Amino acid sequence: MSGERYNPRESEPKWQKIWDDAKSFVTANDDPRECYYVLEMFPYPSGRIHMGHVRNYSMGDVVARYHRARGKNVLHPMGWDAFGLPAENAAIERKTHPGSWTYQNIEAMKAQLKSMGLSIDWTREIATCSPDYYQHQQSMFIDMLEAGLVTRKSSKVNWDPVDMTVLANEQVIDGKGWRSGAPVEQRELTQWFFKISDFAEDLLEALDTLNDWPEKVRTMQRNWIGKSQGLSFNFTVKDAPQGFETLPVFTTRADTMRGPTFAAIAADHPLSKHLAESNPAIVDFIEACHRIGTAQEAIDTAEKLGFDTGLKVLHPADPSWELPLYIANFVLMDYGTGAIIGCPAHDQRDLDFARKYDLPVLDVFMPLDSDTPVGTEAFVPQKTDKVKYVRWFGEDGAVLTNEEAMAKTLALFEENGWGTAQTQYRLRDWGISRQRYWGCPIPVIHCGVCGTIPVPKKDLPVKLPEDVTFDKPGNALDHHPTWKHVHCHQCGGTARRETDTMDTFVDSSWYFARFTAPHADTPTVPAVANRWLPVDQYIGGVEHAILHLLYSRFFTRAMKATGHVDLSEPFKGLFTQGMVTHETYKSQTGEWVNPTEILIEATGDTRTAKDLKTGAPVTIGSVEKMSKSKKNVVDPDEIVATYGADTARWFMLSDSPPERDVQWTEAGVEGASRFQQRVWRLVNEAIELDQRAAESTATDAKDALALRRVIHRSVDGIGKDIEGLRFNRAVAQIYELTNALTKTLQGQIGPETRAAIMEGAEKLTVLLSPMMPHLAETCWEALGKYGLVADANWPEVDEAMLVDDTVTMPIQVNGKRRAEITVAKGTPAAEVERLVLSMDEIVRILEGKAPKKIVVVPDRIVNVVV
RNA sequence: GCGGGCGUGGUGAAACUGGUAGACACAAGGGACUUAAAAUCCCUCGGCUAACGCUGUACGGGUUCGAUUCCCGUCGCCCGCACCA
Repeated sequence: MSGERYNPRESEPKWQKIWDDAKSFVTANDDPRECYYVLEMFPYPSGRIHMGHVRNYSMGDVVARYHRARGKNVLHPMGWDAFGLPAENAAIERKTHPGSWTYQNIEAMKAQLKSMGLSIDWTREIATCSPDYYQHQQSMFIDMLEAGLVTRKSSKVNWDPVDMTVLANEQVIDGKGWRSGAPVEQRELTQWFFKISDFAEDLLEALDTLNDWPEKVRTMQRNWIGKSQGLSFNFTVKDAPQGFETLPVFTTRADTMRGPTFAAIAADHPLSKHLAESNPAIVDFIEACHRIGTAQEAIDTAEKLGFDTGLKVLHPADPSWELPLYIANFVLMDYGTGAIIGCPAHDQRDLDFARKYDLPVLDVFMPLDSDTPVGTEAFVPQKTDKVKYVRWFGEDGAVLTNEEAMAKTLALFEENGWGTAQTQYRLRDWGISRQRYWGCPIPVIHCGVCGTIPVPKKDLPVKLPEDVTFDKPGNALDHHPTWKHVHCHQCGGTARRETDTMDTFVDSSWYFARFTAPHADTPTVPAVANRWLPVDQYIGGVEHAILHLLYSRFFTRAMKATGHVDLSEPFKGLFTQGMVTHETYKSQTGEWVNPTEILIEATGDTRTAKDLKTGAPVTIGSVEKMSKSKKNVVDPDEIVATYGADTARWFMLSDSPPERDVQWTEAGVEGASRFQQRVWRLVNEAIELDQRAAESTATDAKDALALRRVIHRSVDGIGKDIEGLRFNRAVAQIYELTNALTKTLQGQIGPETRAAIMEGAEKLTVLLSPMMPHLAETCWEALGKYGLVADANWPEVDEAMLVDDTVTMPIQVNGKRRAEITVAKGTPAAEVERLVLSMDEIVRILEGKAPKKIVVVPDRIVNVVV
């Protein structure tokens, strides 16, 4: 038996079928045991899984299988983020329906995931493009609309004039549509919004409670929400056009309120638009501002431009103080009120602007050691640095920090009714309207008499029509001949369906809740959802740090407000795993070459590569994230076919810490595959040994005890490492245990050691099972154990095996290790000191000198200072 | 510019709350077995040195009996955000 190699190609499908037939991973909601919910971010059904998925799902599966072995009722579901643009693009290219393309992809990817041997409850599978799913989303949309959490308003969007659709910010590259390449226009469109900004403060504050989230993600969300505190006041506009007598402004720099020399408004400010109506020069200027676009580089290098409106505004604290009012290209309508007060001395943008238009620059404060006025560089110190105030609403020459001065000025303004303290957030409402077919229809109708009203719940779902064509650019839903024409359910008159669909981020904002009762005829079964949620461990890529995770946090709050769940935070633990990278290769002609087309040769420290077919030399390039364009991708199917799923999983978990990028190497996979065979051999040798008569009857209690100590330390350590998601360390400890067992097998073996080896082989099998589940089942079977290792309990740790009665302490002389001493555990410091000073080595090193001091940390270390 | 993180052998990395730096793995080199290859097993493997030793965790300081770990400064890399008033 031991002569046979382990064959994953035979073994893996066999166990997958056995797990399926035994319903090993089907989770019952009424199971009374402690619940544990582990979830990996569900994939977009692009058609094929990639190594990033393999890594992500391997990690989640280890967590799921571990907690199952720990006796918990584990929920580990999988589904498909199935709406979205690529399906429509595929439909255009292949003349198919987005739905059939999507469902085919789902089937293909599901088969791939199944070949990985994941412990997933497939009875809970959901696809967001199915009416079974999105009807509930529509129903919740209506609840939220009625609860005042949804609003419809006009807003500026990125409009692609060729594809005739709104683009998300991340789909605009260098000011051009990512697909059409056409320059993106800013358009004003009426859109549906979730009022996420109503929750800004709560979303910000609650971040402090998410202790099991990476600090990095919490910081990113904090920045995104962008809370700032400052002063809100009104300018009085002199000789103002009707309706524009006051101009609201927000500033975070109340302390500079005696240093402004101009005021400015955004090009899109209502006042700018009003003025443009009677002034063609302003129209031209506003258009010029729009042309700069949204591209980062353009913004960085754009010159500060302004247009003097000729209007004057009056300083709130001193009506006799007039400031010129400009329209300026660097003022954003989206932030604050779209109007600013310009204090050039202490803001670089304001200074650039002032220098260009020859506006005065008034220093408000100066460094403590200088009286030089501001030149071309604004003086912007840390807000906690002390500076000398020379021009402000306080004592002249006062030395204080910006923070202190701001607080004082704010108080003064409030006292005199010149303005009020205000908190501002950068977070804007979440616009969810998309002019797209392949998304969840927004369940409202527009009636000329009754207005914009929700579809009655009894008429849900508002289904997407099947008979659509994509021969025209734009929204196929809108082009459909009949779909949008309806009768108003209230007045019976003619009405029009909303043809916009929802942003796909809505779909992924609650799927984790749907998994808890995926077949219910309500969006959730609150009692069930409340029992499972929050997700104990959520695992996915850091690229979702803001959008998906922030939207989900909001949506959970909105679901709470509408009675669908009774909690605010959806994910208790979050883990963001690193990317999978690979070396890149380039041919002599500069083309990227796939790793499967080359041969690597290594001698000493130098590695060279050549083309497998032609033998031509190939340049080894940098290590990059796997991407099709650089051809440095490895196909999971090929890996599973060649080495088996267990090898792929094992390699993905070993070596690199999970939050860091991991480099896929052929040598590494070979190593993982060798280890698989080693374990199989080891287990078989242990079985053979067990069946033979003992070679020696001599007592071997000491060896057996040493091995059992290693076994139990491994059980303890590996469990802790898995709980802490330190998979690379868990893997290292499994190697250590394997090495210890191999070593013991090679020595003289008496009856007690033989028993210890059998104990080790069995425990190793269980410890290995979350990571290499198929191999573990095969070993379990060979060991003659009852049932499936998937149902086996995690081994108990014998605490007595963790403590050793002796301890080896290093002995340092002046901080350098010179010797070591083995003493009984808990030997008092004085006793250790006596023993150390009598040691020959120490006496020799001391050369008769008397030690100045001896530090003894019991059971740890000795340091002799001379 | 603002915020966050990181820097340890040829490589990926370990090192618990300040206590033997380099666990574990990969690569490499040497050897055993073999007609040969594969597979497997054994040995070496931070640098310098013939050796005793010395030195070494980006660099320079500091605190400490003792620093990869704590503090200050410098350099380098990565990530996120950004005309946010």
